[in-house]
Amino acid sequence: MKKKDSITEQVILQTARKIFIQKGLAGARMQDIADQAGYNKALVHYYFISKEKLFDLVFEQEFGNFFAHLAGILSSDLPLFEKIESVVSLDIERLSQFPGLPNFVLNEMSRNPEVILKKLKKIPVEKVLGGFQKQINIEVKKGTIKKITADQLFINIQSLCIFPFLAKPMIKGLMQFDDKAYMAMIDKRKKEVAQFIISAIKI
Amino acid sequence: MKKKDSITEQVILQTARKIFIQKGLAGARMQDIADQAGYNKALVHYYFISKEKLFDLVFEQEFGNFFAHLAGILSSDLPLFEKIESVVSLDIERLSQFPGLPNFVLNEMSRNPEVILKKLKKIPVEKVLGGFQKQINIEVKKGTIKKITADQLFINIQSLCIFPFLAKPMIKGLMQFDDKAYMAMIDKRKKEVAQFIISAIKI
DNA sequence: TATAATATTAACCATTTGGTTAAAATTAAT
DNA sequence: ATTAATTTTAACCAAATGGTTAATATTATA
Repeated sequence: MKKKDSITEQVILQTARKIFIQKGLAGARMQDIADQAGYNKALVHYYFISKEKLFDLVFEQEFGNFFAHLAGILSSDLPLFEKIESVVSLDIERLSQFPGLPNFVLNEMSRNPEVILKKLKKIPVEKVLGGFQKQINIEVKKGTIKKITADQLFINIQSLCIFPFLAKPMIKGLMQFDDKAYMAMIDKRKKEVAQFIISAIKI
Repeated sequence: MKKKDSITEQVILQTARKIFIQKGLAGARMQDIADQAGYNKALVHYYFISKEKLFDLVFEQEFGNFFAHLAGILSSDLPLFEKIESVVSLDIERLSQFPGLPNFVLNEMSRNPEVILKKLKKIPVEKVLGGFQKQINIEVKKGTIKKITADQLFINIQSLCIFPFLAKPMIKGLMQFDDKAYMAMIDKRKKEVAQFIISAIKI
């Protein structure tokens, strides 16, 4: 027998990952995955059975990754403002590396909401957001920030971080940015967005 | 001959609009469009020739609509803060009516960026954003707001307005909102987002 | 080396899907 | 009413696509 953790399997999976993120579930072709991986289409089925199964695997990995990262920072014991800076900066940096990821996740999420509900139950979202809410409440009581719910603040942070990646082609078109100008804009945001948020809630 | 503005044509177009927005280009089926419109598939081709052509038509309409609206407010002579309130409130209200629209536009935009460039050249984006920048500069000089580019402010506004709609299934899942709770959250944002932005830039 | 398990391929199949065609139905014009 | 144009349909086609199968190649093990 060959090694159990077939490198072929990994090559196929990573290729599938790339193509699914690029084209979504409906747009991806098993043939393309096989071709670009450098193997036969039957082999893709041999390892992953069906397109759906393969897709689910990719999705789960990407999705899990995305949140493990966030939860880590939100659950840390950093002071609020530093936490915001940290989330924003790491978020944008991570998204710079995988610009197609938000589109992929959100897109397939609106296509298949049930799947997410399952995945989400594996993650202690309530605890994470609950802890974040407590930290906010303390700051509100101290009078350092305005009253705001953790939910709304969290949504605001993610909006400001993620949206510019989702809207990349839109923004490039609207503002006549080339790739360099776009990246420069994103880079600026690593600092400015955190300040923007902090200014918004600071008293 | 029948009337030139066939009602059938409109029924098919609106059905196509619904399905394309729901499922995207690759996910939509001509058969479904025909069925749900209540006609034969051949008739869809009779009026709109091909799937691509039909899609382009839908896309152009939705896209044009989206921006005509924005440009109107941005070009108005409202004071800056009122303008922000106005954009946010009307934006969120409009998106509440067509929740699938941002996903549709952004999604197909990342799939086919060239098309957008054409569409965008019909809209005087530079003028609109240029005028907005001037207004901002005046306020900056007056010392009423912090220094910020029109680009970044515009992106921030759109991020905060649009993202919660793009991420609806994600948010519902993460925060365990039912539809009612989700809508309540959105409703809150109509007021809070504008205040959030104004607080962020106000000195 | 012989054997059994695994990995890989080429060829094939059934279904789906966008698109076509030719005929039938409907409507407007003479 | 007859004709001509337009609208609508049923049946069909070719290409694409997800998936299967059976044979071949490779590798580990006894």
